Amino acid sequence: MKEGPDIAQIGALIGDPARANMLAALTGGRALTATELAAAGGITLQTASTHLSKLETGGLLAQRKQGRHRYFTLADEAVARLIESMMGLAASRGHLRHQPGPKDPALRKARICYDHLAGDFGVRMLDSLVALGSIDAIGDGLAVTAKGESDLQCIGIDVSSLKSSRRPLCRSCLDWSERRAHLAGSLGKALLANFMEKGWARRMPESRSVVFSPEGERQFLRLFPLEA
Amino acid sequence: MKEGPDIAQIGALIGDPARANMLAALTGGRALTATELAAAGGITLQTASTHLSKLETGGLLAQRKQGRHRYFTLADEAVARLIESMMGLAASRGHLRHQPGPKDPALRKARICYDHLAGDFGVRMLDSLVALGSIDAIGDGLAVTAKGESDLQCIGIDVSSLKSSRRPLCRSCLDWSERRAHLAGSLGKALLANFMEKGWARRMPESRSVVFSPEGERQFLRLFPLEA
DNA sequence: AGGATGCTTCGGTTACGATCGAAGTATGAA
DNA sequence: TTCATACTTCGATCGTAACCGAAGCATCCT
Repeated sequence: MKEGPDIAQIGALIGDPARANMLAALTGGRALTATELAAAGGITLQTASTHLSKLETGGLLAQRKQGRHRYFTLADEAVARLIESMMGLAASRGHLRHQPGPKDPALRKARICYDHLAGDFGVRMLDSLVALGSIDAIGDGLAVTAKGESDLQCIGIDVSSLKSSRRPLCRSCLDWSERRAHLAGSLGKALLANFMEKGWARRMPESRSVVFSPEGERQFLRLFPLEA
Repeated sequence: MKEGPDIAQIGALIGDPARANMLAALTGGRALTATELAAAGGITLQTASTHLSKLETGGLLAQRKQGRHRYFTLADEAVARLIESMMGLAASRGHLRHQPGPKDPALRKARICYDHLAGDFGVRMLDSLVALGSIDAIGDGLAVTAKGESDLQCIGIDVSSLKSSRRPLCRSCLDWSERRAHLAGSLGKALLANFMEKGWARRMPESRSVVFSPEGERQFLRLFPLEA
């Protein structure tokens, strides 16, 4: 009966609340130090250290030393996707750590998901790109159309250069707050980076939420209308 | 820092070896009794009973009573996908329960993945359908073409009736042995069912492997050539 | 009715791992 | 060099949950 890979090891790694909180914090995409992750997990530095080494030997985390700091990130996008999909499942089963509170709205509106935009704004952007004919949606799959390629060029994104990377250009990622898909992949990353370069949006420290400037929000809503 | 859904609960449920083995056994798609699952988990019936009730209240399993038996299945396809994607991640990180042994080949060649065909044959079938122009592949997404709809009709599969179901017609599912995609969704299920009806293939008891009859294998290879 | 099978609940044991205090190592700053 | 910061390792405690034996229900068969 012992066939195939052992999912229990990975499950157990994610199954500890402290570790789960650290992983969730890393879904924010930035590299975090052991001390920051200890705070995220609500534990002391010593305990966090042992957790982090377990996560790393388990292949879920990558680290790089920089001076006397040690920065941790999720090992790769596959891990990020797993975490997000578990969040989706957990949300649909009602496993919530807290009731939806007054602090939530900012997070539901726009937040970081590993390296791209999620939340209401993320979902709206993808819907709009599909409605505008910039992206073809077939089943779960997404592909940039010829029209989309030129549209994106106008915004300042060179799709052809993104294509050369090994990472998939488009990916749909299920949103746990909206329960609908938003845009991931290298294009999703490039779009968010583009917004931040232009000063339309910026990340809040210590949180996954992304806030748009009044002007940035106007431009965003103009660029991605709800009904094409 | 406590934002979003709690992945630790789900992780912990999957993180116990006995429970993980039971879940993996259910990836085979058939409904299993508590006694069978106890054997799959390598534990006594009493212990299995408590595990199963935890898995059920956690939303990962569904059960239905039938006489004095209690049949368990994975709660829905989302759970099946999560388990499979964890297997993929575990395989890529080298978390194996055993070295690839002589008993493996049958499993790698053709096996059940929830309700559709996986393994070498599953991957080949999807590749072939794409090469033949029966299925369009865009990114991760799959869609049946007009040509595909008539091709499948010839085999004895009515695509239009499948479309009416709420479940997605095509889905790509990552194979942990091949590390490539095979066909899931209602079409994937229908195709496997079709092969079994025709007597081309049958499931082995107590295992996830699917064996083709000599004639069935000939027909399968003819129907799904490698290079179109 | 009596007996067998499938499963659950209870009680008590046991083992594993999460936790932190304290001490040890590495890197940078003064 | 000396001190401070960032982190790891050691050692010991403690809680939780996995586990099984035994007993209790429920369902089916004869």
